[in-house]
Amino acid sequence: MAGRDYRSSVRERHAQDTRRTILDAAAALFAERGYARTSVAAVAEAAGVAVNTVYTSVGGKPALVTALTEDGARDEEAVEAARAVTECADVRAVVRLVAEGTGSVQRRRQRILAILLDNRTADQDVAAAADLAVRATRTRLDIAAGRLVEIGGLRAGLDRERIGQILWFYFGFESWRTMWSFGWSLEQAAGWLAEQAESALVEARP
Amino acid sequence: MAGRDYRSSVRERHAQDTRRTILDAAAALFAERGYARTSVAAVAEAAGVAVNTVYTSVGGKPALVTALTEDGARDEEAVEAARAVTECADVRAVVRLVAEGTGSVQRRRQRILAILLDNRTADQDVAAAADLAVRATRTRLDIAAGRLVEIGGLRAGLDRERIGQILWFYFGFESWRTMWSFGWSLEQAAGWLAEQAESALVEARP
Amino acid sequence: MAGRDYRSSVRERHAQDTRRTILDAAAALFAERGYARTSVAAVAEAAGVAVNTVYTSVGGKPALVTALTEDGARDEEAVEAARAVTECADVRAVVRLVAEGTGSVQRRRQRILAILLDNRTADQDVAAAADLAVRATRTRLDIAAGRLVEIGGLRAGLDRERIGQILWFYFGFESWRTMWSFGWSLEQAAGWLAEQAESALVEARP
Amino acid sequence: MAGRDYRSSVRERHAQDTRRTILDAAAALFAERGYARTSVAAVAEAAGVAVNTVYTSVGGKPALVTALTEDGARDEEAVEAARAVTECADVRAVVRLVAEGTGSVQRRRQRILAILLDNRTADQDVAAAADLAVRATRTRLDIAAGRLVEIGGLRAGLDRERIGQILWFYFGFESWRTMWSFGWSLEQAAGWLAEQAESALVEARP
DNA sequence: CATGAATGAGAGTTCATTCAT
DNA sequence: TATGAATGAACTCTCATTCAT
Repeated sequence: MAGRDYRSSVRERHAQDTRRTILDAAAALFAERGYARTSVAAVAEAAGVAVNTVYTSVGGKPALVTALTEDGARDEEAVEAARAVTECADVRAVVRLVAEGTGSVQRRRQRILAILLDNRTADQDVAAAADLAVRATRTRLDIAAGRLVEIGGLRAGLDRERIGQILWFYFGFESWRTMWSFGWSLEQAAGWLAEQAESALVEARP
Repeated sequence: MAGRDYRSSVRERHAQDTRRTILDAAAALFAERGYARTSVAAVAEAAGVAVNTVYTSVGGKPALVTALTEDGARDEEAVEAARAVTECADVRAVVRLVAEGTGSVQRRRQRILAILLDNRTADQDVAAAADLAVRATRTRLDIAAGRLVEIGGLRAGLDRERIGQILWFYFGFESWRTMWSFGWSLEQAAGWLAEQAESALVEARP
Repeated sequence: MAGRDYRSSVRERHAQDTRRTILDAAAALFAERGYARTSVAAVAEAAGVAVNTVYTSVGGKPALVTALTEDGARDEEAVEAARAVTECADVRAVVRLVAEGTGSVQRRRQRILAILLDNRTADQDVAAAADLAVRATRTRLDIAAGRLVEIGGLRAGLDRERIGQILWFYFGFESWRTMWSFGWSLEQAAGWLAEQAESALVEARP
Repeated sequence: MAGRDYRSSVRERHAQDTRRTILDAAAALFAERGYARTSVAAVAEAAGVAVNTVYTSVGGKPALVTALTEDGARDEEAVEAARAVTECADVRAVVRLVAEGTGSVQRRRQRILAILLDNRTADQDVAAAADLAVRATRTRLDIAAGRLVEIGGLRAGLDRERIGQILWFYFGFESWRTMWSFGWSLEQAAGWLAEQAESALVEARP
């Protein structure tokens, strides 16, 4: 059994490489032509492997999306940002944190998020993955909304649900996508969105 | 328009009915299951006609989307709203007009716009139709941006392009979709968006 | 609507022809090469139609077997033979009737029965169709067994179940297949089997 | 036989175990789901080995059947029974011997015979193995038929070929399978079949 | 004008099998 | 010897589309 220890090194590493190549090719094609119009054969060709290697090393077509999604699922930055929010006692600072946190994460996951969002209707699995991503982010924003309520100093008439909606409006997926489509930098976008969100949420200073 | 007057024969009216039924069925299915996962056969069945009738009375699958799009293309309300903007001399009033105009139009065209946007990647024709719709609206917003520059009284550092972007951010397709997703009424949404856009664009009153 | 009456004659007849040709080709190939090793493409080619005409005019691969089976399902001869048995009051005559009835039916359905029996394990639908056929015949034989009990004059120790088994042994599918494999004629086989069954069932004449 | 004696090394014995495990798994799956619907991967999984081990230790998929068949090919009981027949001078005793001999062998080889018979059409190798088995048994029965002719005392009109057919009818594979399907014990079945065969072959006692 | 029948193209997937380790 | 990775070859089936009626 000597040859079966946990570091089958060469072979396993090679397999991981193959998988990576396939995933990259898939992401590129899904982004370029969309999920429905991208065939498994095309992915295989782009990755330079046989069609069925896609099946043996990743799984079917839906599995490609799933695997792509899981790549960045364990997003520690998002978790860290969420924690920072709960430790912050200033309303404006919370909004800035949210802006920077969501912006940074979504900048990084831009490609996969676009794939998920743009191909929701093409496949049930894609739709499920997209919903999952949306829900995760909205949940985090709702938590931030709760924190804002705790801190207080907001404009009148804003309950937690409403704040969550406003946060999603400004820091949700579509908002950031619009920013990137304008060609704004992360800092520029985060700054502008934070400013706008503040004016929507925080009581005007006397 | 000559052929579509009130003297259309019975057969022709019947044909128009068939076409209408098919388009409605298509819209419903595209909205529910997405373009890629909706087969022409399914549309035909939902409309209660033979598969080929879809071809003879509308055209192929892409033609369904095109036809659906043209349904509301001759949007006189949008034209009228655009004209009103050019005759208005008050910055805040212009923003309100834009809010009400875009909101009303997009409320009405909600379904088809969602289909267009959600199925961009599924088909080239859909993508083209979506781009057309986007471009038309952005163009109108850019005209409004020009009018705002003419009137003056805006915050410092805002050029025409930037204003156009901000208007698109607040009154573009995704913004309104987010509003509808929140369940806000047209008035509520238009009011809130206008307020936000004002604070982003207009110099704070002393 | 004149053209849509119940005798769309030409087109429909042509469609029926196509279907028949496909079914015949399928039966021949299934018999020759077996279900598993016969591809739909092969059936299509043998029938001289496009692959997908098989799908539109019959259904999938399992549907081919189902359709083939239903060809002779409405077997009036079997029903008639069963009725004759219930009206017969002589034990030996009943056995003869059963021999002739089953033999004639199975001679005629020889090909499809062989396909069903030989490809049970290849496909679930085939297995289901085979079971159905077996059950139908066994049920008829069990009814005949009941009749024999009613009439009486059988060897000691034979209950209805046992008689049903003996009838199935002599007049079941495998028995007849063995007969055909010997090259015996229907009359020869029916005569011999009846004689054997009699000696197994009927009390020896003093 | 040199390599298979009691001095086989540990490794070799281990290899034999693996092979045995694989063959058992294969037999179980072939019996349960049929040859065509059983994948090599399924066999490997059931045996708890890698797919390729099936290839290295047994051979391809057809080789599984072949190996299974050879398991009981060297059937000394059948040989012995055949010899006993040639030494027996009583017609009825011969029939009994044949009944007991074939029944016992086929009881033991029941599983593999069912696999062979039920999957004839699924694969050429299976068909060949099945034919081989059939031919072997028929040959033995034909020899017994010859012996019966030698002894004499049979019903009029029975030549050697006819007797061979009758023996095959009563003591062939399908006959015994039917017996097992009835749930009859070996003794019960052998007794009944022998009795029937006697009445078919032997001149009635005055 | 609307239809049923038929088609060609292509997709996803499974399978038996081999290679390098 | 046994293995995981990778492959090539089919196969079933769906779909958008056209033809003759």
